[in-house]
Amino acid sequence: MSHYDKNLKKTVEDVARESGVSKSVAARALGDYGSVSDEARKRVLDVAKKVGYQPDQIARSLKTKRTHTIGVIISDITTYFFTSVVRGIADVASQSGYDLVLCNTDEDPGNENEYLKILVSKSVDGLIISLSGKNTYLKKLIRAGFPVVLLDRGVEGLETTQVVVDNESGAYEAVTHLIKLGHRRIAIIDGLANIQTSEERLKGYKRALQDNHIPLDPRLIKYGDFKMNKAKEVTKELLDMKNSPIALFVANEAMTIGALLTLKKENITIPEEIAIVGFDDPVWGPLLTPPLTAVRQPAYSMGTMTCQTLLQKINMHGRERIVFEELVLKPKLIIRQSCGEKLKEKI
Amino acid sequence: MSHYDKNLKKTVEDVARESGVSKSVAARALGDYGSVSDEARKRVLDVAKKVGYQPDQIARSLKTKRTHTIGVIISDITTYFFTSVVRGIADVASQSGYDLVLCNTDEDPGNENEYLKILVSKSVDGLIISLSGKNTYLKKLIRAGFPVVLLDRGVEGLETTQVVVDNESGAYEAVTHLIKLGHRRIAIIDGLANIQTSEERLKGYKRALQDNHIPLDPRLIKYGDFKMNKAKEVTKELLDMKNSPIALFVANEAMTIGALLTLKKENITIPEEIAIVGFDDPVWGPLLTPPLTAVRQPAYSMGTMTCQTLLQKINMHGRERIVFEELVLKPKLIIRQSCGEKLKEKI
DNA sequence: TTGTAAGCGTTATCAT
DNA sequence: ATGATAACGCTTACAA
Repeated sequence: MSHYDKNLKKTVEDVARESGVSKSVAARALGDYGSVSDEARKRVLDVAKKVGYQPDQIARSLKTKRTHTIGVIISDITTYFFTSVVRGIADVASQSGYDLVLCNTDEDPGNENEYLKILVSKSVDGLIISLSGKNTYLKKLIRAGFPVVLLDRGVEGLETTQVVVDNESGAYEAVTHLIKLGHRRIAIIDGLANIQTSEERLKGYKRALQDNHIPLDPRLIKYGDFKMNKAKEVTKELLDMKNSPIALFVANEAMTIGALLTLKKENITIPEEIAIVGFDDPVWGPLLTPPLTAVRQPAYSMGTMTCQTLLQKINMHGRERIVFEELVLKPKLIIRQSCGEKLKEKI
Repeated sequence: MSHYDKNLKKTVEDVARESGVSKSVAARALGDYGSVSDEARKRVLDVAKKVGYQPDQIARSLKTKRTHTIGVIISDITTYFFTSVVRGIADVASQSGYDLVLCNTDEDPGNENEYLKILVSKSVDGLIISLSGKNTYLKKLIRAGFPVVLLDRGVEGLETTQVVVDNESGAYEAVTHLIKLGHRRIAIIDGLANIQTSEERLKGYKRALQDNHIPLDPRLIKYGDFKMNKAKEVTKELLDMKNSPIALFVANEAMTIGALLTLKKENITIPEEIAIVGFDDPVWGPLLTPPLTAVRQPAYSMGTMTCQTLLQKINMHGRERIVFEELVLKPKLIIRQSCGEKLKEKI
């Protein structure tokens, strides 16, 4: 259990002793508050620098109830969208002297709940969370005035700020784009069922069909799990249908890769045989032949915004923090050529 | 400064009082050690569950000197390689009850040093770090027996465990592959100068040329910064040379995207006009036309391995921790068609 | 088995 | 301006 060589770890008391003042004078000098003679201050600060004094944040936190750490709970840092978001969060956090502890739930509400408790018991100052399920503990926390901001996925009835993207309109735009180009048998490969973003994207898909008087074919609605492999399978199923679709709307980056991979494997040409539009606009999109048309989410900005909002909340007092506010960012359709666009429409 | 509603936060003392025993009995019951009568234990545990007692980890850490948190310092979570590595780290950490605090340095030794100090002052139990520069503070820490594992980039003279990939042989293999296919004017777009991985990859490049009696042309050696944009520029420079190269070896994923993007923009066909092989084998590699030949690093395993090693170190005692050990993983060349491979070589 | 009390390294109050 | 002292919530040695 022995930690590392304690000779390196100096306490205020050490510094005080070496500079010949009392602990409290040293503490005040180091903390830059209260009154200390210039004389004493100088001595203390000099000694502190000499011995490389670093205040013990654990002890400090026990006293101040602030850790300058924020908890981030997401499904998977590995997904394109979240890595950008997290980078955004990290950047503004860091600027304000906060650190991040990162947790991956893999969409498991059990993990989610456990991490939530751990982070609270570790006294993070606030929480950013992308929820996979209902969570009564979280609700309690929020009610009690704990600073939390919901990321990417809002939840009805949770009285807290949430930063989300307008998934429905993103999906609507994508599918409408397909329809305008003449496609009718359009399938959706959606994310995990019952996840808010999935349901909203599906809603957008349905509304686009409806507005264009295209009857809904339930067989063209497939749920994936946001991961590549499942999307491969699902795409194969779609291809094997008697009336296979002629256009695909895929609900995130990983699944788009999966879909493209099986299209390639089956030697389906894009966009002639099947058109495709993805949610998430990855950097490699323009490299494909044809370049990928996709709905771009402002992931990095969502991260910075979420963190700024959280930081504000942290600096408010208890009750004020219980406000419901929904920040909705607009996604943007980036038109390239994977849907059979005429060249003049190329961007 | 007021935190959230304290009614939710129960202490051992609260639990003790409510169950009619002393603080220490309650503590022992909750901590499951020492001796407590079954009678008392039951009462305490029941009360604890009823009021939702969660031990305050900060207070506990102050006493035990353990935080069950490990610090991870990398250049940028956004780079393909590191997101996989971090996921690996996170998974084994989580399994052992550890959390991660994540720091992005953007290759700035200043940031690196600052994060190092912050993490130590926050009493992380151990450190995983991918170094961008020399760091005397880190050296001191290691000497003092602080648990650290160097990730991806080793450093001469640091007496600690490091988990790295054999960059030289990876590069050697990639360039040799190019040569075998008949290429002679081969350029390298390397990472940031003076970063160990960059230098090793360059070494592999040079050795491959040498072994094949191809004279080294210094103008074909370009340093990038591991980022896409710089790689775009550099690629353009290469194309604008009088004797422009006919093959490219690019030292990481982001730069490969950059290179491919300018090749596309300039309407250069691959592999006929320019062949390309990348370091890092991203999921989208197979989707390109032609599919990308690339050196695959076992990123996720590097993460798990690194974290396992660190955890072991953490559980050793002071002095034992000061051992130098180098775990070198082999990268693997994944041959597809971006170098002009004959089809039977396709994999 | 139980309880008392000290201690972790800060911050902060209150006499001096 | 200074220094003794309590407090944060936990662990744990020791006494009862």
